Amino acid sequence: MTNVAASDRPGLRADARRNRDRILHVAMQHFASRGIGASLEEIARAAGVGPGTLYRHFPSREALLAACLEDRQAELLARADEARQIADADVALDAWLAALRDYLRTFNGLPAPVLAAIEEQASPLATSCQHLVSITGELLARAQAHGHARRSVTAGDLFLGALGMAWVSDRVDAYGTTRDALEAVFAHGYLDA
Amino acid sequence: MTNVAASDRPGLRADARRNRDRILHVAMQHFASRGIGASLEEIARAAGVGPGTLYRHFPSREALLAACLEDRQAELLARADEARQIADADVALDAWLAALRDYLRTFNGLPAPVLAAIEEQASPLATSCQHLVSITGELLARAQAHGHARRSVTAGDLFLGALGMAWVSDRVDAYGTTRDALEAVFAHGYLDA
DNA sequence: CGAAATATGGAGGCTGCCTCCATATTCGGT
DNA sequence: ACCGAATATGGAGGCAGCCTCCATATTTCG
Repeated sequence: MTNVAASDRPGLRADARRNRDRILHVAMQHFASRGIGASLEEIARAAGVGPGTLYRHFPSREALLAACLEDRQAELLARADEARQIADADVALDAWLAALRDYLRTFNGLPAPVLAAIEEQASPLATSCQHLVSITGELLARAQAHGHARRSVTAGDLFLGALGMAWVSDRVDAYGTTRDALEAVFAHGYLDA
Repeated sequence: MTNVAASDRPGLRADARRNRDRILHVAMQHFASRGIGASLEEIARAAGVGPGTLYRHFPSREALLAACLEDRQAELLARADEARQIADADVALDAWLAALRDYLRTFNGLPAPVLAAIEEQASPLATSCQHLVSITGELLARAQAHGHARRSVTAGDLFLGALGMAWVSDRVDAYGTTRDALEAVFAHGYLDA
């Protein structure tokens, strides 16, 4: 994978680069273990850095989050390309949605900022988010033209649906079901044709 | 509607009842306008009451929320009964899901605590939440037996799906779609039969 | 009316967010 | 190898929200 550790970052002083990397490294751990709500102060502390330093490098939680997700996003885009290679349009769409789900599961609670991102163009997640919607639209269009996707469905519907399912999917056990079952419902509906 | 203002509350001193009502009243306004994350301190202040008093009456945000939702829950249960009266099992299920959606839209962000409720049996929302799942199961079973609901779907699937759609539905506009379209996708899937 | 029971509110401890700036570190030119 | 300019640091401090505790106030009832 690409080197998220931005060790290759020009125009940054050596100490700055070092600190940035340490923050990023610690942040990934914390986001992974405590979800996207992890305390930024605690991350700074664990990285052996003052809060000011953290905020200098990453002005907002979203910025830090986006940086932490860079690798995963690259991976996701790679899987988008793989999906594009698949001949069967339906299978391709499925592959993409599966990739999207995996991505959204990177950190607990990730669906929320992604959902919010599109509204605020300021967010560092926003452009990537728009990109994800457009990929969804692309593969959906193909599945509508050459596969079995419904014509009435839009990219927004599909993306939002995927977000909703991802958001909910942490609790599938408590509700006596499984991720797969839930996804199947979303794919085929709860009603017969 | 039933009197959520618990003015009829035995064993409470007159001033206590008065304060409880004021808190509840203000809380409903604040939750409605700012979502379920509204500041409890601010609610207390607006109710002309100290924070301690608020916490004495409602030990947690969830407790306050649950109290604020009492009326809406009664309404929801009434609509469940209406749904049960409907002869067509599919239509009945639809009516119930529509009622559920309306309920979940009472306050911005309500889906989150409802989703969480089932895990923590301590939550004041938990029992009501279980009840909602069981109603969903009941109407789903009927639609499976006498209507066109898929046999493979479970009550948990349906409830979680509804939660996910409700959670996401605030942003439908930003994603260039509509609540109805999204719900249709959930009902029928994005794939053709 | 007064004592016992009950309720109050606000001070205060805690955590998290974020900003600012005196001080420390690095860098590039000599 | 050194020094001044440019850059980065960290931690103090201001703010807001959560929640608890208890000296004081209000109500109730005999």
